[in-house]
Amino acid sequence: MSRSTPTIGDVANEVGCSRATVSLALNNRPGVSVETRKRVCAAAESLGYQPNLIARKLYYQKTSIVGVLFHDVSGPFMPQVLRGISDVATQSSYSVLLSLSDRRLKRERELLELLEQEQVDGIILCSIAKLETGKHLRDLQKRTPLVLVDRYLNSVDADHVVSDSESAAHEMTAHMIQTNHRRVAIALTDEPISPTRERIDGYQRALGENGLPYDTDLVKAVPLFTEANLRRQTEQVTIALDELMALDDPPTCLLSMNSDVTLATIVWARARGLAIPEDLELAAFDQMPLIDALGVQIPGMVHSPYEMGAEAARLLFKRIEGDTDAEGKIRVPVRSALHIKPNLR
Amino acid sequence: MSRSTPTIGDVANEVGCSRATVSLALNNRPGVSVETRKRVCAAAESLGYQPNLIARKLYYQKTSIVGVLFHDVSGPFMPQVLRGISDVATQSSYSVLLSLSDRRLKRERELLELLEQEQVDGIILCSIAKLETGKHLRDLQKRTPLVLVDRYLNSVDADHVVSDSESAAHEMTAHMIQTNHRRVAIALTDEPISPTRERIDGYQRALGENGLPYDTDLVKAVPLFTEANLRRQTEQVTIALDELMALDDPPTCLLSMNSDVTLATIVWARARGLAIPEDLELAAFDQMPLIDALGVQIPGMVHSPYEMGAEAARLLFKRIEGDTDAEGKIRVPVRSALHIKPNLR
DNA sequence: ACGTGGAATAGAACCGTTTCGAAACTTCGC
DNA sequence: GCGAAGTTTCGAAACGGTTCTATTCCACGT
Repeated sequence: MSRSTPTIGDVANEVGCSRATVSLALNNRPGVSVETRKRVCAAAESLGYQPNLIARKLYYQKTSIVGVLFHDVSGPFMPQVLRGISDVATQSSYSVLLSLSDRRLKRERELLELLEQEQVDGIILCSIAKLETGKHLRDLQKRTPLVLVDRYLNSVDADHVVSDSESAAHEMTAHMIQTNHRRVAIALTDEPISPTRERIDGYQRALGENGLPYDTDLVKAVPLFTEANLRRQTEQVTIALDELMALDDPPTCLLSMNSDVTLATIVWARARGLAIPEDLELAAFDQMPLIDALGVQIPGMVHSPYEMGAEAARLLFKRIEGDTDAEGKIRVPVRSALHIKPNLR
Repeated sequence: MSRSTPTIGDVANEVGCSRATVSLALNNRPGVSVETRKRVCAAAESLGYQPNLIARKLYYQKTSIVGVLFHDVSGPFMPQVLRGISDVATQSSYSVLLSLSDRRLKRERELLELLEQEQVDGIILCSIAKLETGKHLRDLQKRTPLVLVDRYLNSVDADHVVSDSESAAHEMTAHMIQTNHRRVAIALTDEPISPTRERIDGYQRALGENGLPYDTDLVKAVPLFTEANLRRQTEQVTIALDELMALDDPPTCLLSMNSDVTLATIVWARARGLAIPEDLELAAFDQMPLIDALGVQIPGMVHSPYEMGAEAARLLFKRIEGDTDAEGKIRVPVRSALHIKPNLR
């Protein structure tokens, strides 16, 4: 007839003492005789007592849970971010409540509200904040410690951990110019998110430093790839690339936004009979580790998603502990892998 | 000096009624006059009241949280499983508490205990249970609804959702034999996990049906790839493949365990100057979607990880709701993509 | 006019834990 | 042998919600 799970009261009955004493004993607090402490521990053991964390959370007004919101965790990047977060959380005795918004704004809002109601101690938003009006985020920030990963908003002064996209774009562009390219095209998301803005900045800076003009014909907006619309999005990349090559003075070099666009470009080049890098040099803002193993490589920059996740978690925990001095705008450096020779066959 | 977050008591004070009435009103329970209900809602709104789910959980002895434990969420497979779980959980108003064990048994145990203490309503274990002695899992199962994904244990009669690996192996082997292969090699994990056992079973069945002998020289154990030891593991695959080809009667065909081994095999074949499929036909137990886009394809079987995650969650929620009749051993069919021609350049 | 029934509200208990203040018991010195 | 000081234990309150039961109040029928 034993109840589902024994409570601290059951242990107290067993030992013949009060619940207060049991609590003190099990938490190694002073003020309990060694004799009693032993009896309590023995009883707890024999009953298979497990503390109910929910009750504890209620009393302490602290859940030791972080809410983590992703659009999705596919691809080479996001799983690493998640691992970074998870590892640091585990080290710091936090649990991770994970939500996937699937890029749907409505769900995103609902999930954020739910996380708040779950009384999470803080929230990490990965690649979110696209359509969040800023106000929404600002309100949330007042109530809960918040760290953005991968993107930030100009309109909200929020903590964030991002790749140093400006430097990355600058380095790639400068490298291309140094290897005698004069017409460097760049493919960017059509969304006005922070990495996109930074990449344009870095690109422009490198052009300016080398006395080259900023030609908007060479800046192409391409869509973000979603599982549902792969075909249409590949199509749009194809169109953009065809337009680039149809220019009077076509580019000799393309900086690709992400691995989806890189793949689409390789496929497109094959279909058009163009050789990479002979006809068009290609470099990527993020390298594709999985492809590496195949021996297929593209020069580009490599990010540190694991570190970004870990840094985000570390920052969040500092904020939760009340540290208001910690630097809240973290830029994780991006490593160059521009020396790599593309190897497509 | 408003307190951090308003409670139901604050709302009650504002309206001038009891906390009981506020609770009834906000939860749309009968027994509250329309007049009062309106006043309560208005007060809750103006105070920015958000219910504290922790308190509710404590009373109901139900958290509406599922614990989900992965080794890791990288690669093409696990993220989809997670999405399936997450989507169904969201639909059913459950939250997901995610833990990553990083393939460390000690951490796995700790995390499981933590999940229990967090009072999760049920647990989904993905690819776990390798070294779990069975007893451990059997105990856990008594206390909490539990669903395994991707693997099961013969020694524990636990609910699980797995790919139909036996059929997959049978279909692949039979297909190879039908296309005139007589020496079909198979690379499998060295761990005695259920998909491995099933694959051997399916492989043997197909051989038997076609009157071919089961030659253990053709069955090669290769290690699971972990991020830390890629080089050594690739090396071991290389050795195993060299051994295969050094046989008096070498195989003309290899069934590859997973995408890591498939990649390693491709790299190995290149290094040895062997053409695929001319010198060695290659087929994979799981296709690599990411590589697809590159135009690099290998015939094989395609799994439904999203469906597996979704099924696991659906099953778990049924169990949580007390449904003991539901079928607990779910085999998700595997689709053939054996007609695909390998395209490696 | 008075009991009756129904609706609206209030009060108290409960969920499992921690902590505060008080009470009980021990030990010691004088 | 008794007060002081220290140790050990206990009861009660708190955390924020829900629900059960009791109470109040009003309208209605007889």
